Amino acid sequence: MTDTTDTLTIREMCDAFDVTPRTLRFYEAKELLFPIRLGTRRLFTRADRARLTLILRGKRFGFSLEDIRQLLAMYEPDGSNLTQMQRTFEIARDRLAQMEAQRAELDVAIAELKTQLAEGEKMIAAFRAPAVEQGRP
Amino acid sequence: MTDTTDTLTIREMCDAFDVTPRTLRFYEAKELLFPIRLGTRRLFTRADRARLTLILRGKRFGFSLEDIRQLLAMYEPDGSNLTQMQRTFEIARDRLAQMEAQRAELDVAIAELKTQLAEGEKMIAAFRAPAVEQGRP
DNA sequence: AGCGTGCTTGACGTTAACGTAAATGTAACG
DNA sequence: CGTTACATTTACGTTAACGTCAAGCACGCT
Repeated sequence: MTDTTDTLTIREMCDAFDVTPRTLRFYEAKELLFPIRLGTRRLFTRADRARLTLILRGKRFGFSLEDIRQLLAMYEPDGSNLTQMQRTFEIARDRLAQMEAQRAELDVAIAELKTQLAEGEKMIAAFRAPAVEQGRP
Repeated sequence: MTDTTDTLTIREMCDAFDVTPRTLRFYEAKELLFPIRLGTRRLFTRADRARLTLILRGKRFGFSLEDIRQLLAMYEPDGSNLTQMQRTFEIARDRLAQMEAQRAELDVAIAELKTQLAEGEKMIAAFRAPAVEQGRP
């Protein structure tokens, strides 16, 4: 039977999540992960895998590791602390607002850049055309 | 008559563009600006103002200072070098592609985060409700 | 001369999220 | 027991775009 120890070595964990060992140790140092130790080696439990999933998702959302650490910390107490969960949502909503603002800025920048490019194309076309006033032999 | 020297001191330049002296010196060190010197002091010419305008615009577009330096450098030769201008547009188009990709990712992240929030609200509502199975006295 | 103000040049500090290298350990294989 | 193959800790390096002193000119005014 396949070794269903339910814990992964650092290498297995890295392969499973496509991160480097340095990253996992870093996350542990930052108190984002808490692998158990077998002697000196780390063993990542199911809980660690769940946390890492959340961490990577948080990163995609653009949260900083420190934000993520705080959010994860709030899920631990007992899972039913209303005010803490609401705080969690506050943070998430703030982040959402930031992201939407960022999107708005990005839209503006994209639009501007597009018009700049369009104007530029005209200039190039003008330069490339053998100068209207010269044609007509 | 107002002193129409047409050159600005570093302070005037800072006030005009809302940047710090450090920033202007930094840009000069990075060869993005080339103020003339009156003794030891810097004097920013009209050309510097034009360049700074472009620099700040570039930053809004998300270009790095190094990108901007290269772009600015290409405008200098004589202003009619076709291949260099095309290179400029290449860079701009690449950046545009990056920005649109970023926007797409942001859209996904926003959508995800929104659903997470929505689900979370449900959970909170569930917790807040005095447990359905308990009612009905 | 002395003072205040503004400008100058270094040069080190900052932040985030790891990368990278060095020295050491240890577990298993043959 | 020696080698191979990972693991571990420690600690300095990296990148971008400035911030933040520190020490010292340079000018005009009094």
